[in-house]
Amino acid sequence: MAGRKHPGDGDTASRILDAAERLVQRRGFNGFSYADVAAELDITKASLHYHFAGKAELGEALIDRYANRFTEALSAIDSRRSDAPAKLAAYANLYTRALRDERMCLCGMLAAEYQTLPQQMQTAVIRFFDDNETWLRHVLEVGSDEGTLSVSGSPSNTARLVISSLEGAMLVARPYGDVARFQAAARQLIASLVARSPAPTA
Amino acid sequence: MAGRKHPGDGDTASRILDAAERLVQRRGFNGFSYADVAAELDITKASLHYHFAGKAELGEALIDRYANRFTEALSAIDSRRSDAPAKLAAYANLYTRALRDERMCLCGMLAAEYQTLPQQMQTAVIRFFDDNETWLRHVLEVGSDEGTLSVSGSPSNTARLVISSLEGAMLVARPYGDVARFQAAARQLIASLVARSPAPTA
DNA sequence: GTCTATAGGCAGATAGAC
DNA sequence: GTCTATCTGCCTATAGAC
Repeated sequence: MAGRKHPGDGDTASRILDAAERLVQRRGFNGFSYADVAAELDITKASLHYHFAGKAELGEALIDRYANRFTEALSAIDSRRSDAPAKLAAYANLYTRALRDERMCLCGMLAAEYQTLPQQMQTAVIRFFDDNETWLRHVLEVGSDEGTLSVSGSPSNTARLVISSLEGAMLVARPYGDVARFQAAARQLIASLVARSPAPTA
Repeated sequence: MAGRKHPGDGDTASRILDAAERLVQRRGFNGFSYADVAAELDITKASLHYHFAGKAELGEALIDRYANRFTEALSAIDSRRSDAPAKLAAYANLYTRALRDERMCLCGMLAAEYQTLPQQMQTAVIRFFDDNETWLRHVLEVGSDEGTLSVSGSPSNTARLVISSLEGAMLVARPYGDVARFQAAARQLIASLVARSPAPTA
Protein backbone atom coordinates (compact mmCIF):
# COMPACT_ATOMS: atom_id res chain seq x y z
CA MET A 1 0.00 0.00 0.00
CA ALA A 2 3.04 2.29 0.21
CA GLY A 3 3.25 4.97 -2.46
CA ARG A 4 4.33 3.89 -5.89
CA LYS A 5 7.16 5.52 -7.79
CA HIS A 6 4.88 7.01 -10.41
CA PRO A 7 1.24 6.73 -11.56
CA GLY A 8 1.97 4.16 -14.27
CA ASP A 9 3.50 1.69 -11.82
CA GLY A 10 2.10 -1.61 -10.73
CA ASP A 11 3.02 -5.21 -11.35
CA THR A 12 4.27 -6.08 -14.80
CA ALA A 13 0.99 -7.61 -15.94
CA SER A 14 -0.83 -4.39 -15.10
CA ARG A 15 1.73 -2.25 -16.85
CA ILE A 16 1.42 -4.44 -19.94
CA LEU A 17 -2.35 -3.99 -19.84
CA ASP A 18 -1.94 -0.23 -19.41
CA ALA A 19 0.28 0.09 -22.44
CA ALA A 20 -1.73 -2.30 -24.58
CA GLU A 21 -4.98 -0.60 -23.65
CA ARG A 22 -3.70 2.79 -24.71
CA LEU A 23 -2.37 1.36 -27.97
CA VAL A 24 -5.59 -0.45 -28.83
CA GLN A 25 -7.74 2.58 -28.00
CA ARG A 26 -5.57 4.73 -30.24
CA ARG A 27 -4.55 2.40 -33.06
CA GLY A 28 -6.86 -0.59 -32.87
CA PHE A 29 -6.26 -4.24 -32.09
CA ASN A 30 -4.90 -4.85 -35.58
CA GLY A 31 -2.83 -1.67 -35.40
CA PHE A 32 -0.52 -2.55 -32.53
CA SER A 33 1.99 -5.33 -31.91
CA TYR A 34 3.78 -7.04 -29.05
CA ALA A 35 6.84 -5.10 -30.17
CA ASP A 36 5.03 -1.81 -29.50
CA VAL A 37 4.13 -2.84 -25.97
CA ALA A 38 7.58 -4.25 -25.27
CA ALA A 39 9.24 -1.04 -26.43
CA GLU A 40 7.08 1.10 -24.15
CA LEU A 41 7.88 -1.05 -21.12
CA ASP A 42 11.52 -1.62 -21.99
CA ILE A 43 11.21 -5.37 -21.84
CA THR A 44 11.36 -7.98 -24.59
CA LYS A 45 8.53 -9.47 -26.60
CA ALA A 46 9.33 -12.86 -25.11
CA SER A 47 8.59 -11.55 -21.62
CA LEU A 48 5.12 -10.53 -22.69
CA HIS A 49 4.33 -14.12 -23.53
CA TYR A 50 5.08 -15.11 -19.93
CA HIS A 51 2.24 -12.87 -18.73
CA PHE A 52 -0.19 -13.35 -21.62
CA ALA A 53 0.07 -16.50 -23.70
CA GLY A 54 -0.93 -14.78 -26.94
CA LYS A 55 -2.49 -11.70 -28.40
CA ALA A 56 -5.97 -13.19 -28.03
CA GLU A 57 -5.50 -13.74 -24.30
CA LEU A 58 -4.08 -10.26 -23.88
CA GLY A 59 -7.04 -8.82 -25.75
CA GLU A 60 -9.50 -10.72 -23.61
CA ALA A 61 -7.81 -9.54 -20.40
CA LEU A 62 -7.92 -6.01 -21.78
CA ILE A 63 -11.68 -6.07 -22.26
CA ASP A 64 -12.31 -7.77 -18.92
CA ARG A 65 -10.38 -5.14 -16.98
CA TYR A 66 -11.91 -2.32 -19.01
CA ALA A 67 -15.43 -3.62 -18.47
CA ASN A 68 -14.84 -4.03 -14.74
CA ARG A 69 -13.57 -0.48 -14.44
CA PHE A 70 -16.55 0.75 -16.40
CA THR A 71 -18.90 -1.09 -14.06
CA GLU A 72 -17.16 0.51 -11.10
CA ALA A 73 -17.49 3.94 -12.70
CA LEU A 74 -21.21 3.37 -13.23
CA SER A 75 -21.60 2.32 -9.59
CA ALA A 76 -19.79 5.48 -8.55
CA ILE A 77 -22.24 7.53 -10.60
CA ASP A 78 -25.16 5.71 -8.98
CA SER A 79 -23.81 6.35 -5.49
CA ARG A 80 -23.96 10.12 -5.97
CA ARG A 81 -27.77 10.23 -5.60
CA SER A 82 -28.13 12.76 -8.44
CA ASP A 83 -31.07 12.93 -10.82
CA ALA A 84 -31.22 11.12 -14.14
CA PRO A 85 -30.05 14.02 -16.34
CA ALA A 86 -26.97 14.41 -14.14
CA LYS A 87 -26.28 10.68 -14.39
CA LEU A 88 -26.44 10.89 -18.17
CA ALA A 89 -24.05 13.83 -18.13
CA ALA A 90 -21.68 11.89 -15.89
CA TYR A 91 -21.94 8.93 -18.23
CA ALA A 92 -21.02 11.08 -21.23
CA ASN A 93 -18.18 12.46 -19.18
CA LEU A 94 -16.58 9.01 -19.03
CA TYR A 95 -16.26 9.18 -22.80
CA THR A 96 -14.95 12.73 -22.70
CA ARG A 97 -12.11 11.67 -20.43
CA ALA A 98 -10.96 8.97 -22.87
CA LEU A 99 -11.19 11.37 -25.78
CA ARG A 100 -9.03 13.94 -23.99
CA ASP A 101 -6.28 11.33 -24.03
CA GLU A 102 -6.90 10.82 -27.76
CA ARG A 103 -8.48 7.46 -27.06
CA MET A 104 -11.54 5.83 -28.56
CA CYS A 105 -13.74 3.75 -26.26
CA LEU A 106 -11.96 0.37 -26.15
CA CYS A 107 -15.04 -1.58 -27.11
CA GLY A 108 -16.08 0.97 -29.72
CA MET A 109 -12.72 0.46 -31.37
CA LEU A 110 -13.08 -3.32 -31.12
CA ALA A 111 -16.60 -3.09 -32.55
CA ALA A 112 -15.09 -1.70 -35.74
CA GLU A 113 -12.63 -4.59 -35.93
CA TYR A 114 -15.19 -7.10 -34.70
CA GLN A 115 -15.04 -9.45 -37.68
CA THR A 116 -11.29 -9.97 -37.27
CA LEU A 117 -11.30 -10.61 -33.51
CA PRO A 118 -10.79 -13.99 -31.82
CA GLN A 119 -14.09 -15.42 -30.65
CA GLN A 120 -13.43 -14.87 -26.94
CA MET A 121 -12.96 -11.17 -27.56
CA GLN A 122 -16.12 -10.92 -29.63
CA THR A 123 -18.19 -12.33 -26.79
CA ALA A 124 -16.65 -9.90 -24.31
CA VAL A 125 -17.36 -6.89 -26.55
CA ILE A 126 -21.03 -7.82 -26.82
CA ARG A 127 -21.24 -8.21 -23.06
CA PHE A 128 -19.83 -4.71 -22.58
CA PHE A 129 -22.52 -3.15 -24.73
CA ASP A 130 -25.24 -5.22 -23.09
CA ASP A 131 -24.14 -4.10 -19.63
CA ASN A 132 -24.07 -0.47 -20.69
CA GLU A 133 -27.52 -0.80 -22.18
CA THR A 134 -28.87 -2.30 -18.97
CA TRP A 135 -27.46 0.49 -16.83
CA LEU A 136 -28.68 3.23 -19.18
CA ARG A 137 -32.12 1.69 -19.51
CA HIS A 138 -32.45 1.79 -15.75
CA VAL A 139 -31.43 5.46 -15.64
CA LEU A 140 -33.95 6.25 -18.36
CA GLU A 141 -36.73 4.40 -16.58
CA VAL A 142 -36.05 6.13 -13.28
CA GLY A 143 -35.80 9.49 -15.05
CA SER A 144 -39.14 8.91 -16.73
CA ASP A 145 -40.74 7.99 -13.40
CA GLU A 146 -39.16 11.02 -11.70
CA GLY A 147 -40.35 13.22 -14.52
CA THR A 148 -36.83 14.54 -15.15
CA LEU A 149 -36.57 12.74 -18.50
CA SER A 150 -38.91 12.60 -21.44
CA VAL A 151 -38.18 9.35 -23.26
CA SER A 152 -40.09 8.99 -26.50
CA GLY A 153 -39.00 5.51 -27.68
CA SER A 154 -38.80 2.41 -25.53
CA PRO A 155 -36.22 2.63 -22.74
CA SER A 156 -34.25 -0.17 -24.45
CA ASN A 157 -34.15 1.51 -27.83
CA THR A 158 -33.35 4.86 -26.27
CA ALA A 159 -30.53 3.36 -24.25
CA ARG A 160 -29.15 1.87 -27.45
CA LEU A 161 -29.45 5.21 -29.20
CA VAL A 162 -27.52 6.92 -26.41
CA ILE A 163 -24.69 4.39 -26.54
CA SER A 164 -24.58 4.51 -30.33
CA SER A 165 -24.61 8.28 -30.48
CA LEU A 166 -21.84 8.69 -27.93
CA GLU A 167 -19.69 6.00 -29.57
CA GLY A 168 -20.27 7.60 -32.95
CA ALA A 169 -19.55 11.08 -31.67
CA MET A 170 -16.23 9.80 -30.30
CA LEU A 171 -15.47 8.03 -33.55
CA VAL A 172 -15.99 11.15 -35.65
CA ALA A 173 -14.50 13.66 -33.19
CA ARG A 174 -11.18 11.84 -32.99
CA PRO A 175 -10.02 12.47 -36.58
CA TYR A 176 -10.69 16.17 -35.95
CA GLY A 177 -8.81 16.00 -32.65
CA ASP A 178 -11.72 18.00 -31.31
CA VAL A 179 -13.08 17.16 -27.87
CA ALA A 180 -15.51 20.08 -28.04
CA ARG A 181 -17.16 18.48 -31.06
CA PHE A 182 -17.92 15.43 -28.95
CA GLN A 183 -19.15 17.49 -26.04
CA ALA A 184 -21.52 19.49 -28.22
CA ALA A 185 -23.03 16.26 -29.55
CA ALA A 186 -23.33 14.77 -26.06
CA ARG A 187 -24.98 17.90 -24.69
CA GLN A 188 -27.48 18.06 -27.51
CA LEU A 189 -28.26 14.36 -27.17
CA ILE A 190 -28.91 14.65 -23.45
CA ALA A 191 -30.90 17.84 -23.92
CA SER A 192 -33.21 15.95 -26.27
CA LEU A 193 -33.99 13.55 -23.43
CA VAL A 194 -34.49 16.05 -20.61
CA ALA A 195 -38.09 16.89 -19.77
CA ARG A 196 -38.94 20.48 -20.69
CA SER A 197 -40.79 21.32 -17.47
CA PRO A 198 -40.19 20.41 -13.80
CA ALA A 199 -41.40 17.09 -12.47
CA PRO A 200 -45.20 16.71 -12.82
CA THR A 201 -45.39 15.70 -9.16
CA ALA A 202 -44.54 19.26 -8.12
CA MET B 1 -22.46 -0.35 -73.04
CA ALA B 2 -23.30 -3.96 -73.89
CA GLY B 3 -24.32 -6.11 -70.94
CA ARG B 4 -21.56 -7.35 -68.70
CA LYS B 5 -21.14 -10.99 -67.77
CA HIS B 6 -22.09 -10.42 -64.15
CA PRO B 7 -22.61 -7.49 -61.76
CA GLY B 8 -19.08 -7.58 -60.35
CA ASP B 9 -17.50 -7.10 -63.74
CA GLY B 10 -15.64 -4.07 -65.04
CA ASP B 11 -12.04 -3.30 -65.74
CA THR B 12 -9.46 -4.79 -63.43
CA ALA B 13 -8.86 -1.58 -61.50
CA SER B 14 -12.58 -1.35 -60.67
CA ARG B 15 -12.74 -4.96 -59.63
CA ILE B 16 -9.76 -4.43 -57.34
CA LEU B 17 -11.52 -1.43 -55.80
CA ASP B 18 -14.72 -3.45 -55.38
CA ALA B 19 -12.97 -6.26 -53.53
CA ALA B 20 -10.80 -3.95 -51.45
CA GLU B 21 -13.75 -1.77 -50.53
CA ARG B 22 -15.72 -4.72 -49.26
CA LEU B 23 -12.74 -5.99 -47.29
CA VAL B 24 -12.01 -2.62 -45.69
CA GLN B 25 -15.64 -2.04 -44.78
CA ARG B 26 -15.81 -5.45 -43.15
CA ARG B 27 -12.33 -5.92 -41.68
CA GLY B 28 -10.69 -2.51 -41.66
CA PHE B 29 -7.72 -1.09 -43.52
CA ASN B 30 -5.32 -2.85 -41.15
CA GLY B 31 -7.35 -6.03 -41.35
CA PHE B 32 -6.94 -6.85 -45.02
CA SER B 33 -3.95 -7.50 -47.27
CA TYR B 34 -3.01 -7.48 -50.94
CA ALA B 35 -3.12 -11.27 -50.71
CA ASP B 36 -6.80 -11.13 -49.74
CA VAL B 37 -7.69 -8.99 -52.73
CA ALA B 38 -5.56 -11.06 -55.10
CA ALA B 39 -7.22 -14.28 -53.92
CA GLU B 40 -10.70 -12.89 -54.53
CA LEU B 41 -9.86 -11.78 -58.05
CA ASP B 42 -7.73 -14.80 -58.90
CA ILE B 43 -4.74 -12.72 -59.86
CA THR B 44 -1.37 -12.32 -58.15
CA LYS B 45 -0.27 -9.70 -55.64
CA ALA B 46 2.25 -8.40 -58.17
CA SER B 47 -0.56 -7.55 -60.57
CA LEU B 48 -2.21 -5.36 -57.96
CA HIS B 49 0.88 -3.22 -57.81
CA TYR B 50 0.52 -2.49 -61.52
CA HIS B 51 -2.85 -0.84 -60.87
CA PHE B 52 -2.13 0.72 -57.49
CA ALA B 53 1.46 1.47 -56.55
CA GLY B 54 0.98 0.68 -52.89
CA LYS B 55 -1.59 0.19 -50.16
CA ALA B 56 -1.72 3.91 -49.47
CA GLU B 57 -2.59 4.72 -53.09
CA LEU B 58 -5.21 1.96 -53.14
CA GLY B 59 -6.68 3.32 -49.94
CA GLU B 60 -6.83 6.85 -51.31
CA ALA B 61 -8.53 5.67 -54.51
CA LEU B 62 -10.98 3.74 -52.35
CA ILE B 63 -12.06 6.83 -50.43
CA ASP B 64 -12.22 9.00 -53.55
CA ARG B 65 -14.53 6.62 -55.35
CA TYR B 66 -16.63 6.07 -52.24
CA ALA B 67 -16.98 9.80 -51.62
CA ASN B 68 -17.94 10.44 -55.24
CA ARG B 69 -20.61 7.76 -55.11
CA PHE B 70 -21.90 9.20 -51.87
CA THR B 71 -22.12 12.64 -53.44
CA GLU B 72 -24.07 11.17 -56.33
CA ALA B 73 -26.42 9.43 -53.93
CA LEU B 74 -27.03 12.70 -52.09
CA SER B 75 -27.76 14.45 -55.39
CA ALA B 76 -30.20 11.69 -56.24
CA ILE B 77 -31.98 12.28 -52.93
CA ASP B 78 -32.11 16.02 -53.63
CA SER B 79 -33.59 15.45 -57.07
CA ARG B 80 -36.62 13.70 -55.65
CA ARG B 81 -38.23 16.97 -54.38
CA SER B 82 -39.34 15.36 -51.12
CA ASP B 83 -39.55 17.13 -47.77
CA ALA B 84 -36.71 17.28 -45.26
CA PRO B 85 -37.85 14.36 -43.06
CA ALA B 86 -38.01 12.14 -46.16
CA LYS B 87 -34.52 13.26 -47.15
CA LEU B 88 -33.21 12.33 -43.71
CA ALA B 89 -34.86 8.93 -43.97
CA ALA B 90 -33.31 8.41 -47.40
CA TYR B 91 -29.95 9.45 -45.98
CA ALA B 92 -30.23 6.89 -43.19
CA ASN B 93 -31.24 4.36 -45.79
CA LEU B 94 -27.81 4.67 -47.43
CA TYR B 95 -26.32 3.37 -44.22
CA THR B 96 -28.90 0.61 -43.94
CA ARG B 97 -27.93 -0.72 -47.34
CA ALA B 98 -24.26 -1.02 -46.35
CA LEU B 99 -25.18 -2.70 -43.11
CA ARG B 100 -27.32 -5.27 -44.90
CA ASP B 101 -24.15 -6.39 -46.64
CA GLU B 102 -22.42 -6.57 -43.24
CA ARG B 103 -20.42 -3.47 -44.06
CA MET B 104 -19.50 -0.50 -41.93
CA CYS B 105 -19.44 2.93 -43.59
CA LEU B 106 -16.02 3.04 -45.25
CA CYS B 107 -15.07 6.33 -43.65
CA GLY B 108 -16.52 5.34 -40.30
CA MET B 109 -14.23 2.34 -40.34
CA LEU B 110 -11.28 4.48 -41.38
CA ALA B 111 -12.13 6.98 -38.64
CA ALA B 112 -11.49 4.24 -36.10
CA GLU B 113 -8.10 3.49 -37.65
CA TYR B 114 -7.38 7.14 -38.34
CA GLN B 115 -4.14 7.38 -36.37
CA THR B 116 -2.55 4.55 -38.37
CA LEU B 117 -3.55 5.82 -41.85
CA PRO B 118 -1.20 7.41 -44.40
CA GLN B 119 -1.62 11.18 -44.45
CA GLN B 120 -3.35 11.29 -47.85
CA MET B 121 -6.06 8.98 -46.55
CA GLN B 122 -6.54 11.02 -43.38
CA THR B 123 -7.23 14.15 -45.40
CA ALA B 124 -9.75 12.33 -47.58
CA VAL B 125 -11.62 10.94 -44.56
CA ILE B 126 -12.03 14.41 -43.08
CA ARG B 127 -13.29 15.72 -46.40
CA PHE B 128 -15.94 13.00 -46.50
CA PHE B 129 -17.32 13.98 -43.12
CA ASP B 130 -17.20 17.68 -43.98
CA ASP B 131 -19.16 17.09 -47.18
CA ASN B 132 -21.77 15.05 -45.36
CA GLU B 133 -22.10 17.74 -42.73
CA THR B 134 -22.60 20.41 -45.39
CA TRP B 135 -25.33 18.44 -47.12
CA LEU B 136 -27.11 17.58 -43.87
CA ARG B 137 -26.89 21.14 -42.58
CA HIS B 138 -28.62 22.32 -45.72
CA VAL B 139 -31.40 19.75 -45.30
CA LEU B 140 -31.85 20.81 -41.68
CA GLU B 141 -31.99 24.49 -42.59
CA VAL B 142 -34.53 23.93 -45.33
CA GLY B 143 -36.57 21.69 -43.03
CA SER B 144 -36.57 24.38 -40.35
CA ASP B 145 -37.71 26.98 -42.84
CA GLU B 146 -40.39 24.66 -44.20
CA GLY B 147 -41.54 23.91 -40.69
CA THR B 148 -41.16 20.16 -41.23
CA LEU B 149 -38.18 19.92 -38.85
CA SER B 150 -37.69 21.23 -35.36
CA VAL B 151 -33.94 21.69 -34.88
CA SER B 152 -33.00 22.65 -31.35
CA GLY B 153 -29.22 23.07 -31.63
CA SER B 154 -27.39 24.92 -34.39
CA PRO B 155 -27.80 23.33 -37.83
CA SER B 156 -24.07 22.57 -37.85
CA ASN B 157 -24.07 20.83 -34.49
CA THR B 158 -27.25 18.97 -35.32
CA ALA B 159 -25.81 17.80 -38.64
CA ARG B 160 -22.77 16.53 -36.75
CA LEU B 161 -24.99 14.76 -34.25
CA VAL B 162 -26.90 13.04 -37.05
CA ILE B 163 -23.71 11.81 -38.73
CA SER B 164 -22.24 10.70 -35.43
CA SER B 165 -25.36 8.90 -34.31
CA LEU B 166 -25.78 7.02 -37.57
CA GLU B 167 -22.09 6.06 -37.68
CA GLY B 168 -22.28 4.94 -34.07
CA ALA B 169 -25.48 3.00 -34.61
CA MET B 170 -23.79 1.15 -37.48
CA LEU B 171 -20.72 0.52 -35.39
CA VAL B 172 -22.68 -1.05 -32.54
CA ALA B 173 -25.26 -2.86 -34.67
CA ARG B 174 -22.65 -4.75 -36.65
CA PRO B 175 -21.33 -6.95 -33.81
CA TYR B 176 -24.94 -7.97 -33.15
CA GLY B 177 -25.47 -8.63 -36.85
CA ASP B 178 -28.74 -6.80 -36.35
CA VAL B 179 -29.88 -4.37 -39.05
CA ALA B 180 -33.15 -3.74 -37.17
CA ARG B 181 -31.14 -2.36 -34.25
CA PHE B 182 -29.68 0.25 -36.56
CA GLN B 183 -33.03 1.07 -38.10
CA ALA B 184 -34.67 1.58 -34.71
CA ALA B 185 -31.94 4.03 -33.76
CA ALA B 186 -32.19 5.87 -37.07
CA ARG B 187 -35.97 6.14 -36.82
CA GLN B 188 -35.84 7.46 -33.29
CA LEU B 189 -33.13 9.95 -34.20
CA ILE B 190 -35.10 11.31 -37.13
CA ALA B 191 -38.31 11.37 -35.10
CA SER B 192 -36.57 13.61 -32.57
CA LEU B 193 -35.96 16.12 -35.36
CA VAL B 194 -39.39 16.08 -36.99
CA ALA B 195 -41.70 18.95 -36.05
CA ARG B 196 -44.66 17.75 -33.98
CA SER B 197 -47.31 19.73 -35.83
CA PRO B 198 -47.82 20.57 -39.53
CA ALA B 199 -45.96 23.49 -41.05
CA PRO B 200 -46.85 26.77 -39.28
CA THR B 201 -47.55 28.30 -42.68
CA ALA B 202 -50.68 26.13 -42.98
C1' DG C 1 10.46 -13.42 -14.70
C1' DT C 2 13.37 -11.89 -18.03
C1' DC C 3 16.58 -12.78 -21.35
C1' DT C 4 18.83 -14.39 -26.29
C1' DA C 5 18.04 -16.65 -30.24
C1' DT C 6 15.29 -18.27 -33.62
C1' DA C 7 11.51 -20.43 -35.92
C1' DG C 8 7.87 -19.96 -39.44
C1' DG C 9 4.77 -17.22 -41.65
C1' DC C 10 2.84 -13.29 -43.86
C1' DA C 11 3.23 -8.44 -44.88
C1' DG C 12 4.05 -4.91 -48.70
C1' DA C 13 6.92 -4.35 -52.47
C1' DT C 14 10.20 -4.98 -56.73
C1' DA C 15 12.71 -7.03 -60.92
C1' DG C 16 12.28 -8.82 -65.00
C1' DA C 17 10.31 -12.51 -68.26
C1' DC C 18 6.38 -13.14 -71.19
C1' DG D 1 -1.16 -6.53 -67.86
C1' DT D 2 -0.06 -10.53 -65.69
C1' DC D 3 3.14 -13.71 -64.35
C1' DT D 4 7.24 -16.12 -61.32
C1' DA D 5 10.58 -15.38 -58.21
C1' DT D 6 12.44 -13.08 -54.64
C1' DC D 7 13.53 -9.51 -51.08
C1' DT D 8 13.27 -7.36 -46.74
C1' DG D 9 11.02 -6.65 -42.80
C1' DC D 10 7.78 -7.43 -39.20
C1' DC D 11 4.56 -10.45 -37.09
C1' DT D 12 3.29 -13.95 -33.30
C1' DA D 13 5.21 -17.47 -30.91
C1' DT D 14 8.55 -20.91 -28.75
C1' DA D 15 12.84 -23.09 -26.69
C1' DG D 16 15.88 -22.90 -23.39
C1' DA D 17 19.66 -20.35 -20.64
C1' DC D 18 20.06 -17.47 -16.65
